[in-house]
Amino acid sequence: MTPTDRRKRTPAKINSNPAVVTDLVIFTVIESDLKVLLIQRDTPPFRGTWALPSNELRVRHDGDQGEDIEDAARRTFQDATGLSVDHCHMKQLHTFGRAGRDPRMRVISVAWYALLRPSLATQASPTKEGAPFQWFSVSEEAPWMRLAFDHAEILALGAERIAQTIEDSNLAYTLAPHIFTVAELQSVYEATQHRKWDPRNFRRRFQRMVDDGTIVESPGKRHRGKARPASVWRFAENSFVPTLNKSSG
Amino acid sequence: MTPTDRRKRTPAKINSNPAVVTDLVIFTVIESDLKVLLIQRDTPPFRGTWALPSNELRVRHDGDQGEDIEDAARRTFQDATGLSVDHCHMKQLHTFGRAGRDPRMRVISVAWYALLRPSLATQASPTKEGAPFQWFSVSEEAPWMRLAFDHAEILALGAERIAQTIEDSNLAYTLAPHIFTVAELQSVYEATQHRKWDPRNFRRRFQRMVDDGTIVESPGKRHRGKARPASVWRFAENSFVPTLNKSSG
DNA sequence: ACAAAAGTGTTCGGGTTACACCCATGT
DNA sequence: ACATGGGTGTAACCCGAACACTTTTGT
Repeated sequence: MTPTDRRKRTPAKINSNPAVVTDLVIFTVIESDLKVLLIQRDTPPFRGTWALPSNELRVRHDGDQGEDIEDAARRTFQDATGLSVDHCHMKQLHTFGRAGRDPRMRVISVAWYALLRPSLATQASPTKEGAPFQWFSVSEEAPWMRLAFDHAEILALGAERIAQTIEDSNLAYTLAPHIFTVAELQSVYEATQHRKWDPRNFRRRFQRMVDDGTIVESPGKRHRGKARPASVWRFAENSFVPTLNKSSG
Repeated sequence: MTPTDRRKRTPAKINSNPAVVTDLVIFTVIESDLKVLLIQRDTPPFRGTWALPSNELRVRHDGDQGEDIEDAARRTFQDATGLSVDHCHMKQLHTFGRAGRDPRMRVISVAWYALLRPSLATQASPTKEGAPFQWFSVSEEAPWMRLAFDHAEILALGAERIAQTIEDSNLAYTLAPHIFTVAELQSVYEATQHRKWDPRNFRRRFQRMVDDGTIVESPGKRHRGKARPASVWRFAENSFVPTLNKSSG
């Protein structure tokens, strides 16, 4: 904390502070495929290219100092999806601050990732009228090779992080339907972890979550085609985790 | 990225951007104890209290845009220790941006942790003449209950993160003497992980690092008091890892 | 001889991997 | 009967946890 003598070091110039934005990597799993929400830019620079949802941090220098950085992330989420951040897991990813990452001016981006249930994802739509948006497949690299700014780098880090997160937590519930079969949950793990699971090995992991009460069986069966019906399950509410947190999980 | 229309949203006001600083949690291990480098503030607010080393990000709005955020962290490290960041591991921790965390103005802090070999740590001294600094024990909570700003929170997160990092990587080499005994390396693990290791279990882990070439035996023996001499070891240079990186390890 | 620290082995439980076949249903 | 997807068991290996005694040296 050394802005003590800012006036001395930075020769009194209007706005010698950087802009601060929150960029969001909003993930969901649709049709066994990891998707990310992108919005098409309608202003330069990078007009017409796809970008992560983003907002500038609101700052006041009078009275209160504006919004917490977490609130800016929440707001960005709401602007991008039209949804409340409740029951959606969101966590800080990394802060990107390379000089020149925005050609217009100095911008520091605090990037977050969010995990959105598919049932909500299909309802998502930016609050800004007419903003073109789309869920892109993360594994088909085509579009995100050319994202605006350094967003491809941010997305890549998010995709890496989510794999680890799903591996060491129960957070898959944030990407699963409320009611699901074992195979459906397996496909969530496979999509987020960028790998295949053996069905027997996956069921052992699944069974552990049943044993410790994370997952409970749900009444009824799921019929698919002319095949044996599958049991259905749901996550126990008490296994849910705070929406926004900073722990290292 | 939406500073497109900043002028519309924030009623044209001088400096409506937040200040951005880099705060460093610089760790070392001295006498089997995890230490953190703190500097006593000589200006308000929190004049006289201990704080993490910090610097404001250098921003220009003409030509180049100033320094990368990583460079600001490096510079903060150099100012705080007088040392180059080479052979010292440094990684981004978290970005803290609560409104009001600095009473003077809106400040966003990008926090990093750094791991410094004890041999260098004892030579460390802020480049700023006469700045009071000290290595504080992290486990004796006394001082850091009253750190400036939210630095206690930052330090706590750093201490949590380092435990995990040492657990899943070879990064202990950044906190070990160049030449060390098994017991000495064990004490590095114990200090950083806030727990005790059984000597036999630790040696098994140690042996794995020997087997995969991370650690190699060093000629000679270490004599301590009237006891059996210990073999000495060193980390193989090729097990070193880039100084500054963003991967999730 | 004794004090001091170095060094050593085994058992158990749990997790991960790899791997191939039978079951229940609809048509 | 057959096609479809649901469901299952075992062996090998690695890892972490718990636990107590012998060895080598200096004095």
